[in-house]
Amino acid sequence: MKRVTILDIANELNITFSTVARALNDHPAISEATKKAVRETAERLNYRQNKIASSLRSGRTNIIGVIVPSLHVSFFSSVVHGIERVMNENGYTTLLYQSNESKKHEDKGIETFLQSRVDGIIASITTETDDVTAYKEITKRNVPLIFFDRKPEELSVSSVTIDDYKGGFIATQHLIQQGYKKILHITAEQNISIFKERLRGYIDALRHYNIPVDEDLIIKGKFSLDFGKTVVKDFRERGIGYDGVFALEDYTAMGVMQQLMEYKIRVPEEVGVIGFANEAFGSLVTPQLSTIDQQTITMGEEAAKLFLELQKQGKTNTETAKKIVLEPILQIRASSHRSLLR
Amino acid sequence: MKRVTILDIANELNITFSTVARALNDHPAISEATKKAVRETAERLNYRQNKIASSLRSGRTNIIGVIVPSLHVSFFSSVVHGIERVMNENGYTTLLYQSNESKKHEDKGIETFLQSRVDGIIASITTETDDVTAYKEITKRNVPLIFFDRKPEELSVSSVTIDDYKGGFIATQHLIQQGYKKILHITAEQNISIFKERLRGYIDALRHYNIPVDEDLIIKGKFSLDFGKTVVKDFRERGIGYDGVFALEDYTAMGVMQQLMEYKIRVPEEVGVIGFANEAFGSLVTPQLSTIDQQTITMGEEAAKLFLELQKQGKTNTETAKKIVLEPILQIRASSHRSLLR
DNA sequence: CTGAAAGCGCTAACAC
DNA sequence: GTGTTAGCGCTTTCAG
Repeated sequence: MKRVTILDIANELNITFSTVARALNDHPAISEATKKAVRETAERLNYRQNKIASSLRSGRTNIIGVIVPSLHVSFFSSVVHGIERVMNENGYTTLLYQSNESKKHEDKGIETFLQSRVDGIIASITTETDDVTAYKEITKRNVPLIFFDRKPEELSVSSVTIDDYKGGFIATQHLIQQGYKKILHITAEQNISIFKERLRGYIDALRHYNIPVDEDLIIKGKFSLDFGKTVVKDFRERGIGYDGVFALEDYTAMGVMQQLMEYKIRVPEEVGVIGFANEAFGSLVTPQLSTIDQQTITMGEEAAKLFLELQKQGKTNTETAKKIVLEPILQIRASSHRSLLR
Repeated sequence: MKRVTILDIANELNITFSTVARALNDHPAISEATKKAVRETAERLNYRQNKIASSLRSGRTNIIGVIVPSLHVSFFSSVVHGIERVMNENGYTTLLYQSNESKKHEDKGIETFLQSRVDGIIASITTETDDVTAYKEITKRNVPLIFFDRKPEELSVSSVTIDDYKGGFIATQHLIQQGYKKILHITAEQNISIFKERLRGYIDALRHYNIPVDEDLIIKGKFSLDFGKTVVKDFRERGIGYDGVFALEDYTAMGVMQQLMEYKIRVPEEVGVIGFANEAFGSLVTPQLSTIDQQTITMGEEAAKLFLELQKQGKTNTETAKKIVLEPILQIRASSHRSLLR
């Protein structure tokens, strides 16, 4: 089956292919009559524009690349939803790449996007990302780059995050207000700013309520459901007591809950647990998991809008790094809701 | 910053750009010395191949488009993982499109992929997909098309599914063997073959164990967590008893469990529940949800391999629709495991 | 309002 | 082993 091009349409109508091109692109200098005729024959011949050719010539692909650690994590797939919504409305296609928390894959994703000449890249870095040369390459080529949630500290580009400090603060404050006195915080071993901010919020909340900060209650590790379990096991073995846990993200918090239940320790009666990110499973488990909502859809939409702005101004982000900070929302559920039980 | 092309490299080295092109593509007729020199200057000049130009000329994009209802559903994101694994290994990039269970979006996804001249499309249809003209357009253009899981009945193209009939059979059989006598089945109102197969498996399992098939126990609806809840509410209102529920997929099963718990009906003691698809949350909830595993990773890998096969043979799928059917795996968890309690 | 012509950056047949 | 040449199907000046 021969591919039909604008030349075929032109021949049908005895006009030139450039007129056809203009008609299809709704160029103002083409008469309605011609446009109509062109559109009709295009339809009849089952014409489909060749985006490749169009992109080669125009230099724009109308594709935006999004790099996320994993789409399994509902936080990321929700943000992607937000991005897609705005992008679709504005005639862009969104290309997704999963780095699987591997720097090697992340680099490959960036490389692929650069070669595919995407019009912009929106990313959230992996936990492995220690140097940012690959990302610098993006800005060097004047390709708009926007980070959301996890961003590297060294790079001055536009980003959308929530106020992670405040998130850490209100999560800890909530536990304190529920009467929990000795609160663990599980954080990441990596140097990712958002996790450090959550930790800072935790510390300041304790201080604010005159609770001594105990370094032994701050656990660093490779966060995951299993790590949450490990922490609970370790503390039992070492015979250290506690009555509250604030984990840097929900899967770790879930691991904590599971291991506590394994030990027949009641949540929230004996130990209160709160996570971070408002993962989809949190409202399905028993007890339901308290968490901090990150306004995922808004986050994605704002990231997309940030890109559109840069695009419109024809600016690259290096000049005007705009940082949008959203409000964290405390999502109180059963796992930390002791007061209701009394 | 000027983009560097193969011409720039050629000028640096005083050779022609076609030699450069061949060197970069590792063409056998180029001397190692030249290749080395080319690669080095390419590196030095920070050259990146323009895939757009390459695709326009060669007619291949090395991109495969994947259309799924939603990446929030871990079944789909797992299959995508499998697809990506095989595709990455074979030098393909995977483009993802979410239809959000909307035929309109699905059509737009197909259109976008066609215009982008992807080398193939792997899809799972929406619950709304009633006619398949859009998909027919794909095969008409000789673009390889492969379905996984949800496929339309009318179209004869390659596909990967599990044996849904058997899945329905063993799920029901399991409930029967656990001693449940009056088993509901929640199925879809839409005409999607895999769901009809699961229903057929349910019916045959009952017959096999000489349990009368009661039409009133087969509920059709728009499956979702909420629909699961609704079903439980309805049965209570109508005062109809039952002691087992087999839902067509896990979210619906979860809704059933939640509403049962709301009514203080114990699972699995009083009512046994089993879902389908082995969603990620199933092992996190209490009680853990029994389900049928669909070998998601394998399913994705097989779909990808099917594409590679078609590609290699230069065939379109219409001639040789190859249907791969995987084995469903019964995943027994607490929600249906009554025998352990005795 | 429409046509003519150039060229985006590469691949691939054909030379030598 | 390397050079020459002709496009892929569009967009986009420049003419008229």
